Amino acid sequence: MTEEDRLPAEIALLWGLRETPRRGRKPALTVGEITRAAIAVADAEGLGAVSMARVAQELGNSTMALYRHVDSKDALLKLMADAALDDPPELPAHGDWREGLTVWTHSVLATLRKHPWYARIPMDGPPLGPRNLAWFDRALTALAATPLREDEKVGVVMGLLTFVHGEVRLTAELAAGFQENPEAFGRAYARALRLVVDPRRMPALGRVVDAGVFDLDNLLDDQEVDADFAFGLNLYFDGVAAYLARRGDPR
Amino acid sequence: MTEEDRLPAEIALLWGLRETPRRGRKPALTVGEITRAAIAVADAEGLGAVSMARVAQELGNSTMALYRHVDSKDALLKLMADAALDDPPELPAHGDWREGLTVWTHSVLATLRKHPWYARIPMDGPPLGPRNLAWFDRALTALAATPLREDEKVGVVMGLLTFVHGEVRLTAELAAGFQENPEAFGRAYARALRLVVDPRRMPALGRVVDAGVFDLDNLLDDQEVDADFAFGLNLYFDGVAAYLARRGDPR
DNA sequence: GCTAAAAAGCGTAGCTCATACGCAGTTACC
DNA sequence: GGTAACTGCGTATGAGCTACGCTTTTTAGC
Repeated sequence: MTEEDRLPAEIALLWGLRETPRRGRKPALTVGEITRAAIAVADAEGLGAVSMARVAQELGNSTMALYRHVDSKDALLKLMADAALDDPPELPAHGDWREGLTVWTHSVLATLRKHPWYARIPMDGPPLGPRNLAWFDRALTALAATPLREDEKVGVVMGLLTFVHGEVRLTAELAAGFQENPEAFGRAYARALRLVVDPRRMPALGRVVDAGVFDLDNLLDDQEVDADFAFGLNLYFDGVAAYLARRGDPR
Repeated sequence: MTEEDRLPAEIALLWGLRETPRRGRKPALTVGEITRAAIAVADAEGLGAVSMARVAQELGNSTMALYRHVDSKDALLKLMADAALDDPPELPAHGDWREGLTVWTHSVLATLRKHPWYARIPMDGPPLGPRNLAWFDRALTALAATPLREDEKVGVVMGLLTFVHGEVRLTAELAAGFQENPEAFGRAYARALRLVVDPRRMPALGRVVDAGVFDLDNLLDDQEVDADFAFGLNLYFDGVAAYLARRGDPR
């Protein structure tokens, strides 16, 4: 009858479209609660701490009770990957595409930074969850006034997403590594490089080391990381701008 | 005496610098063999199939024997992440930075495509393995003739790496998803989107769907993926070029 | 050669996980 | 009241990592 017939069960779950049971014991748990609890555990202790047992404990239920609402742990992870997103940001009313995408990108970054485990969830299909699609739509909106073809817009957004996801994954993992072994990120790194890098074999790297690029107390300094990201992001946007200019209509 | 005193045990292992034992039973296994066997398993059956038991079996040894050579599974993964790399490519002799980085990037991509599990290995510190540093050096070499500051070169290379890693991780995961559920990548995706996307709520996405961007038999078509990557990569390079031009010396 | 130290190989066992299965308790409809 | 549908949960299985300690092998030093 409704749309759910045509959609895989998993996606129906994402959209909250499964039919509500009319008989039987009332559920003490909902998919939403389970998902939220799992997200809370992941936020607090990392994705590694998310086990079915742990989530059930958080909810005061038994492990197996969860399986009545969620097919498997993988399915739970997918639900988390949609539920962890907030609503996408409003774009500046009269801004150009660059302004819009800048706002958008920093919102993505901020959201994912709140959930550092996000980028570790395997993405085994194109996006279908409501939040994911809403974000996708918003990015495309930023490019709407642009003379790009529709598939080019998709390409630009996908490239951007790839970049942001890569960035988040990298910094999240490095931050985790930093927590358990801070020395590796300080001057100890520069020292180790000086021991190990033979300037004859790796002259370019040798010059960088000599220039003192790595002689910081903490390579993961927040400002440093943000600045690096902004640098890369601007390169990408400049590239889009150049492409638009080449296309003849640099709006 | 030697350098190994100053380096963490793990890194010494990477560089093959641990002292060879003079007494005792001769090792039937070497770290290299273990690492290679683990890589072979990961290449053939994915990172999920790499367990200490599986690798030991591959080598005709018992599970626990591996622990004499490798501290933990995590340590083994780190060894794999260096050993899986080939030597970096020769750069075109008289090419400019863009040519050099293009060759470099496609080599990275080709290498990582041979080991799709690569991007799933957690990176918990800055690169220190010999191969990783060699690749790093090679990318910096491509930028050597450029007027960029040393830290800017590092920024450009890191941004590029982030992008490539993100790309490889995404396509590897999607390819895995495709294998177990091919329908989700064909026209079924466009169909599901049409059911779920309300054009009033997501107009930009609606236009993309209407334009037929997703009406392909396989969104993961190799040529399509490569073309998308090349598109994003060129955007990034254009950005670097624009930055150089702004700096006044567009070599 | 002999002995003892050093090092490798391995069996056992403990722990955590995901999850299949089946039963018991609960509720809405007939 | 009966029954079908549905939830919650206990048990059990199998896989995985790895601490620990015993056995086996090899070599340095006498």
